[in-house]
Amino acid sequence: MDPVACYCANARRAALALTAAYDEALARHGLKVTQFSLLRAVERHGAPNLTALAGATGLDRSTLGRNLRLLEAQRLVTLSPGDDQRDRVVALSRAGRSRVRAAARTWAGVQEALGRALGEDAERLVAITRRVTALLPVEAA
Amino acid sequence: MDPVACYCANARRAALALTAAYDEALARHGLKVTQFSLLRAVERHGAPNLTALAGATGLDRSTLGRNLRLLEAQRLVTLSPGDDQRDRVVALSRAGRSRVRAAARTWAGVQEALGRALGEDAERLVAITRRVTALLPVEAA
DNA sequence: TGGCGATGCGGGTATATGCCCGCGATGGAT
DNA sequence: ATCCATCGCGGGCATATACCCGCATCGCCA
Repeated sequence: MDPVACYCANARRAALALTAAYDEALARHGLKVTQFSLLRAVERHGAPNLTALAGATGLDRSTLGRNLRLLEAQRLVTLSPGDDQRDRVVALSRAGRSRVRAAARTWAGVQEALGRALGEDAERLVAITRRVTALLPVEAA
Repeated sequence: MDPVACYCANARRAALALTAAYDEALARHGLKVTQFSLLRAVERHGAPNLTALAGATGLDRSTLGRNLRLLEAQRLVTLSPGDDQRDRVVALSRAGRSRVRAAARTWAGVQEALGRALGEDAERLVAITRRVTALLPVEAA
């Protein structure tokens, strides 16, 4: 049926499909799923600086910086200088927190629907993608 | 451990990690894994036109057009007008075919290493990502 | 056969992503 | 106290991705 079971191509395509689905649902909150995820990451880690947050999210530091500036323009996060003048400390604004709370309800609905549709594969999806993520940076080292 | 088992965020991160790994391996062929996958898709489908290829790959048509123009600049594919003057028919050039053949050996090495590292999860990864991909466009309809 | 809806595509705009380079701030070694 | 290696970051460049709009072409139908 398929001579090309490329792990990467399949993962990319599934990620794009999931992204489109979540994006559509989150659109009424003015957020894309990438932005929602980033806001959640900031909420969880309250990043001391961009490099640390980059490590936590697996994103490139410069990517992170640009994405955060878009959220800053929406007044959802603040980027302030830290004690170390080199750092930029990231934090959710009040508006950011309430936006995340509102969007999280929509997000949970999508999660739930997908979880029902996928059954046991839902947990497997999370387990395997995490395993892949954890495995690969090690390969590079 | 993790209050946020977002299917999308996990899938995106795994896809990025996989992309980085394949990209690094394919770099010596002057290809990114997205380009390699696209060349393979053209080879498989011998696309009648961009819209059909977009449907086959799950990519947006305009994305596909731009990506193909980069490959055209490398003389790896040709974009020629079809009988229907609206169509742009895509085909691999001779250089494209040989580039794909060479890169495919490197690709197979990465596949094999990942398959060994992941064990049974490798097949599950493919099965589940395909299921997700197949499921989601239907949700939208 | 003339016209209009449908189709295929490119380009504009916006976001996401990563690499590399250079600049400025730090901090430890001398 | 000075100086250099290190660290954190922004910006430039390239690619990937998607949406929308407008243009050209087609095909069908009256």
